[in-house]
This record gives sequence, structure tokens and C-alpha cells, in this order.
Amino acid sequence: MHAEQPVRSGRAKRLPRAVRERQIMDAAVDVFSRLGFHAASMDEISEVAGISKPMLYAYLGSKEELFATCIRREATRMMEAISEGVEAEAPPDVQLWSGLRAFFGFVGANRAGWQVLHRQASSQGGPFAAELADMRGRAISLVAALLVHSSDFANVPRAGDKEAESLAAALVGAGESLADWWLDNPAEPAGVVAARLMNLVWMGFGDLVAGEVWHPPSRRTEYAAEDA
Amino acid sequence: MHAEQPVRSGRAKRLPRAVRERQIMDAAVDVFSRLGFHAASMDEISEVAGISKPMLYAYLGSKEELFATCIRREATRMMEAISEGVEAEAPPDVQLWSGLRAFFGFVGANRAGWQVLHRQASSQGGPFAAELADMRGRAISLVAALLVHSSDFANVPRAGDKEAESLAAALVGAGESLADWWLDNPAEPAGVVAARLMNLVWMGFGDLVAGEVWHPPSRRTEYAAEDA
DNA sequence: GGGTAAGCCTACTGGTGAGTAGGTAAGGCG
DNA sequence: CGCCTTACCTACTCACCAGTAGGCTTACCC
Repeated sequence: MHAEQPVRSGRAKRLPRAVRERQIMDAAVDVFSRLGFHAASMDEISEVAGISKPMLYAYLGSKEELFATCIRREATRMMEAISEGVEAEAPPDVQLWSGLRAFFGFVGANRAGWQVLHRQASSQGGPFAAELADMRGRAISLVAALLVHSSDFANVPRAGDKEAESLAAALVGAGESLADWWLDNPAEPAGVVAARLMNLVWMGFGDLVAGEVWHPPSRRTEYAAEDA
Repeated sequence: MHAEQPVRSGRAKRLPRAVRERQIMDAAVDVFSRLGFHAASMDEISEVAGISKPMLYAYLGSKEELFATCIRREATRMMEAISEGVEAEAPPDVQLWSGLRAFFGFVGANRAGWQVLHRQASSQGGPFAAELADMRGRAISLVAALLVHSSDFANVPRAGDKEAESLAAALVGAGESLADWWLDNPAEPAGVVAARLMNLVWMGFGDLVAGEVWHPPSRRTEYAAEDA
């Protein structure tokens, strides 16, 4: 599961700073995700990273700085993964579907990162939660914009910006929570989990905007552009 | 927000054990919710409770025992609140609606308790998470049974037990997550948050079982029992 | 009133973990 | 080759916190 490089013994090989920093960050995400911020010790992180504690302090600063850096890195990675996954020119439901797939794909390929990001960051107080709230806000805006566009699309005079934002918050929340649940029940593949949420949610949103039932793109004829 | 009794100075007044235990539990939930399990110190809990540390150990055992007891107490309280809130003889959608209202009502009236229950318990590992998973499992079964019944009700040959359980998990997850979100954005009343989730979710489920759109009971004539 | 048990305390120990002081090897460059 | 910068280390300090030893005081009951 968490396959960092083996524990060192003796002096570590000389490596350029950028490489070491990457190793340290990977180790930190791993340890923070397993133990939580407080229970994780700088000693353990340095051990997993294969270096000594002073190196850790020299490169990444205090424990809190290190944690904040982890959060920022994982948040950025995730937002990038989603941005790249979304099919921006597709109809709204397909945009949402591709976004969900990208999201669950990221979480599945990056469980430790997600754990740090969501569970740990939100249960610590202060600036960490703020960092998270920021990313969450961006995600919500994204979904809200999608919803507004989608009701324009269907010519329905519903869904003011406020309403859309609330619904987006609920959807983002549902996604986060389902991802958490998935971490504890990892039997199913990402696509199935994503499809479940899509089904649950879009059929609701579908009623809001058009009263329709949603099917995955591959079963539709009028949108068979990309399939893969 | 967390209005425990003021900090003592000197010797505390003599009180029967049961009362002290209650005070200690309240203090513990308060402190755990604010700081998290690890960052919370027994010193601070005893101070908030208005007694000294050895009393704490004499009555509630170790820090871990205390935490587990908190989780159990809050979990029990919550399940009771929901059980009492659900209108068991009502149609499925109204059952769900009343359950959601009871849930968000409990969270709103008991924020610290919810925080301990959900955020803290799930981010600690081991027996705590297990305790939580147990309660969650009961909640999911409850919702799943409701869904199965609801599709019987609509004479739709859909929603096998497995499918129902997945959907129930997603719904419970969405509820938990929306509750978390609400803690961070406490501007709205419980009813509004509950209604939002009901709307989002039932209109999805409604399609699953009957293709219908949901309205709150007060707008319907055939089920205008309570309003408040 | 006197015994005694329940309620309460101050004041410690031991362990753990954040952060640092001060020093050693290794590669590059004149 | 010798110098110096960068990478790296061992071995500490200091604070904080879980858990405890041992003793004081109040209420109740005979």
C-alpha cells in the first residue's frame, strides 16, 4: 500500500536538493495519512524519507510548514487532475460525469494524498482548514457554473446563482464523503463509484433542469464523439 | 459556543459521582471537538470540567477509554434522536424527510458532539473508527430498508438489496458531508439544509422508484398532519 | 460524636517528540 | 591538489503530557 523506499542504515547517498525535497514530501504525505498530523512524528517522516531529521528541518521547515506544504501540493495535483479530466466542450451532464470520473480516479490513484487532504486537513483547525476551504470553494464554483449553464441550456428559469451554489456544495460534499467511504470499502473500481454518484445526483439535477434520466455517453447515439 | 462552566479556583464542591461524570463527559466532548483526540490534553479536560486530573482518571479511566465513551454516548444520542424523529407510518418520502430533519436538527443542537463523532472518530484509527462504522452501518441499513420498501411501494422491479445498500451508503455519506459543510457555514437553519438534501436526493431516488418530483408535506393536501 | 467511605487535591515520574548545536564527508572548481 | 559549498550526520535540550502516589476533607450513618 504505502511503498516508500526501504529504511536506510548509515549515511544516505548525496542527492540534489530538489530530489530530496520530493522524497521528503512523499514520505510526509504517507506518514500524515496513516497517523494524522499530531500523531505523526518528524522522526518517522525522516526515517521513511531515508534521511535524518535536521535535513528535514533544513529543507521543509517546521512540522506545521511541512504539513501545509503537503496540503497545498495535493490540492494542486487534484485540481489539475480534474481540470484535465473534464471534457469542457461536452454537454453539461457529460462534463459532470467526466469530472466525477477524474475525481474518483485521482482519489483511487492517490489515496494517501486524499486522506491527508480531506480527513487530516479538515480535522486540524486553523490555517490548514482554511487552505482546504479555499480549494473546496474553487471546486464548488466550478460545479455551480456547470449547473447554471446547464439550466440555461434547458431554458428553465430556475436555479439562481445562490441556489446553484448550495446545490453545488451539496454535490461536492457528497463526492468527498463518498470518496471517504470508498477508502474504507475499497472493493469497487473507481468507475463504479463515480457512476453511482452520477446516477444518484444527476437524476435529481436532471429533473431540476429537464425531467430526464441520465445514461452514460457510450449508450447514446447523438453524442458518440469520443468513447475510448 | 462551547459554554462549559467557568474555570474553578481552589477545591471543587462535593458532588455525587453521576453528576460529575456527566460534567466530565460534557467537557471531554467539548475539548475533543475543538482540538481533536491527540491535541486534547487530559489537563485541559479536567480544567474545563472543573475538577482535577486524578478525578478524571478515577471516574472515566484512560484517555482512550474516555474518548471511546464519548463516541458511544454521542452515537447513542444521535440514533435515538433520529428514531424518535422518524414518522414510521408515513409514506417513504416523508419518512426520509422526517429522518433528515431529525438528523440535521440533532447536529445543529449538538455541534460539538457531531464533530467528535464524525470528524475526530473517523480520523483516529483503530477501535474508534470501528465504533463509528458500527453506527454508520445501522444508519445505512435503516435507509436501505426504506429504499427497498419504497420501491416495493411503487411496484418497480428495481433496486435489489445490494443496489439499495450502495445508494443508502451514498445518501448517508452525503448527509454526513453536508452536515460537516454546515458546521463550517452555519448561517442557514437546519430545515433549509435538510430540505436541500431532500430535494437533491429524492428527486433522484424518486426517478428510480417512480419518476416523480418531491414536494414538502406542507404543500400537499393528502398529508397535512403537522407543519410547525 | 466518631468512624469511614466517598469525593477531592497537590505534586510528582517517565516517556516522547519538536527543534538545534555543532561537526563530518563529498563533489566541484580554481 | 586544496578550498569551499552543499549535503548530511550524531547527539543533545527542553517542553509537554499521560498516568500515579499519597494525603486531605466533607458528609453521612450508627
